[in-house]
Amino acid sequence: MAQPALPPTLADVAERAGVSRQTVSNAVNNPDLLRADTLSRVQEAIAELGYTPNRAARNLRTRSSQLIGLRFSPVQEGTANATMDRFVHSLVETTREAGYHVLLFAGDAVDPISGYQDLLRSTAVDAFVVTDTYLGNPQATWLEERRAPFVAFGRPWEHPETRHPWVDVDGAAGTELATNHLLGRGHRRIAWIGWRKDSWIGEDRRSGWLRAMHARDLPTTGLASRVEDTVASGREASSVLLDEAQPSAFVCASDTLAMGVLQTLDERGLRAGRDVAVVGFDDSQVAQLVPRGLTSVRQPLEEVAVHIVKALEGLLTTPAVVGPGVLLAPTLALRGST
Amino acid sequence: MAQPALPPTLADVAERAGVSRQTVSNAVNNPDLLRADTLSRVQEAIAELGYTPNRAARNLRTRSSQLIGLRFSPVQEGTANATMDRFVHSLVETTREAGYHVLLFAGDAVDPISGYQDLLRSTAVDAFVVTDTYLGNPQATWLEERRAPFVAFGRPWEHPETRHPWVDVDGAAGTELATNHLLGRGHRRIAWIGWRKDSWIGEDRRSGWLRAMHARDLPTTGLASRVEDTVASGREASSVLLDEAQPSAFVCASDTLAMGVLQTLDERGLRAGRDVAVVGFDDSQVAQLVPRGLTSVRQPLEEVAVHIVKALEGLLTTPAVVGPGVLLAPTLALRGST
DNA sequence: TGGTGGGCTTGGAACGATCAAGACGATCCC
DNA sequence: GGGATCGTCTTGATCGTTCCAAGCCCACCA
Repeated sequence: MAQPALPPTLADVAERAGVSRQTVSNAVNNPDLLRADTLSRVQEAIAELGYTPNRAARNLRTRSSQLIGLRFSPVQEGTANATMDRFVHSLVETTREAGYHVLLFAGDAVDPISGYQDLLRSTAVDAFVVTDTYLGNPQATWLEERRAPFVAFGRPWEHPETRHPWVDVDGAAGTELATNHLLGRGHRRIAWIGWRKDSWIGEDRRSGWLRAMHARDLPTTGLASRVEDTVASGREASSVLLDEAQPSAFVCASDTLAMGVLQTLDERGLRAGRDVAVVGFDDSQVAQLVPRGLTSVRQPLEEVAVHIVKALEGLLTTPAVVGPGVLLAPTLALRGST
Repeated sequence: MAQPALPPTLADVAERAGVSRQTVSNAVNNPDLLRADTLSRVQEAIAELGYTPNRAARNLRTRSSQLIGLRFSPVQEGTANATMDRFVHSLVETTREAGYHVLLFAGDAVDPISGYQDLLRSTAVDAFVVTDTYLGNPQATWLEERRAPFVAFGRPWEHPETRHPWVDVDGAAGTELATNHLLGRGHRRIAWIGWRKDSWIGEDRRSGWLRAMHARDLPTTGLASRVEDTVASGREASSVLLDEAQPSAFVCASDTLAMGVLQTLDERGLRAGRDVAVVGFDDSQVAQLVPRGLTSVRQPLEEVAVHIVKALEGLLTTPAVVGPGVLLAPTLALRGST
């Protein structure tokens, strides 16, 4: 049985075009260096043979792989957290335009470093995108110590003095936007359901609600609840708040929590939007598809990807260029729940 | 400024352990060939230096990259189609156990082949996983002609004679399961909302509903609707069916369509589960989180990934081993809508 | 003692690309 | 006219690994 023919190499093209290997290499990487007629002759040979540079050989020689590593953590069933997935789609698209591909690797839950370490030492990727920078996770620090090139999606909350590039979305601005939207609709008693206090992101989002309320001198005591990020928690918290503080609207730290609120309303025969307003966070598919829709803060993930790739390109030039952190403003997707 | 030190090479380890390069290589790849004391001495040196084989060099020599290519198509906003994402998570996890990584690449919408072609010719990936095998897409045929190793998630509907490995989920069995579930709950007039006739997957899923209904000699005429896969279409179709055929339950080809049904019920003041039963397909986050929940057919994507990786491993041994296609049975996730 | 065989180790070549340096002719300028 | 300069192309070396064939060493046996 015929083996699939080996792909053509630089030398094959060179022979066909009657030039040297290096000239073919230049035709591919530095066309400007060649005389026009030589270039076209080489390009013709390339086309005829269907030549594409062998990645492994190029990687070996240039010590770069054109790959960006991204740790892909397992989905959490029962939540609306699809930020990761939407982000990955944007990232793949953006890296393509920059000539990179995305390498996914699974994180060992116990030792999240190991995946990074292997890829780094085997020079399998040029850089990483680190997404889960919340709550003192060690990746960023670890990578920084090893001078590994990486860009974080998320601020260095705990170590603001660090010098690695990052891109993040202004959560506080998002919840402030949401709260102001509700204020504009006449709501005054607006409750907050967020995450436990040890979450930097949660506290950031909470601060936006606080800021908007305080700007109007509206009371907030008794109107806030901090729970885990599950639908059940959102349901319970909203139930308690409705009984004890009679809010007319809820701003939530996530769509998951907001779905819990919708569940409470459903149980009590209240209509979201008409009787009580609800705003979620992340603009998940759930927010988009639930009957009458859930108004939600939407992160500009496409934009995040663009800035991350820009930062990556800076990192990978020599000498490396490290810009300041980038903070992007989210938008509000309006739907039937407000 | 100190440059990051170059990672240690085989030669460094060899020198340190007082053996030759080849012996170190064997220690890594064929430990059985070494005498116990030599092996442990080499392993010690590897540990001390923190050596990891350079992937590019290994790839160049062995003509393999330990990478699996997967085309990652953009999300469709406004639908509940998250199958792809759940599948990717499973695939990353499973490939890791087999020593592979997943390379994501963006498809050119106009020319879906181009992405495959570049990666294939540059020997950047060892094999592909092809996911969108519906409706006569050319990838599978194209790859097969070029003898590119790949495994398809999805049956070769149009060319059942093809010999490439595939893994799929039995959609008909899923809708049959859903319909029988409804029959067991006493429903007799069960409607179908599916996709247009040119979708093989859609017709397959429809056939499961038909089969279950015919097995009980129940009528199906007037109870089926074929529309586009959008919430609005599901809403309209269910509205028309309710008026004209008075079904007590709906089986849908997707969660997206099912959400349309829920919307119709919401508008008419009907309660899903109590007044009219609804079953979706894909067990998306939306199905899990919508108030009272949406019963939905769940694809065993973890299992799909396992079989795909198994097939890949067969393909990548020499000589290649091609097993028969694998058809997996879905399950039913029961929730408040039935 | 010397030949034989098997287990373990060795150095050289190869994978296919890029880097560094040099060759060659034509051009320019004094 | 001679030397420097430029544009263009070529040659040899190199990246770090694995493959290959040969070499070493020691035990075994005649």
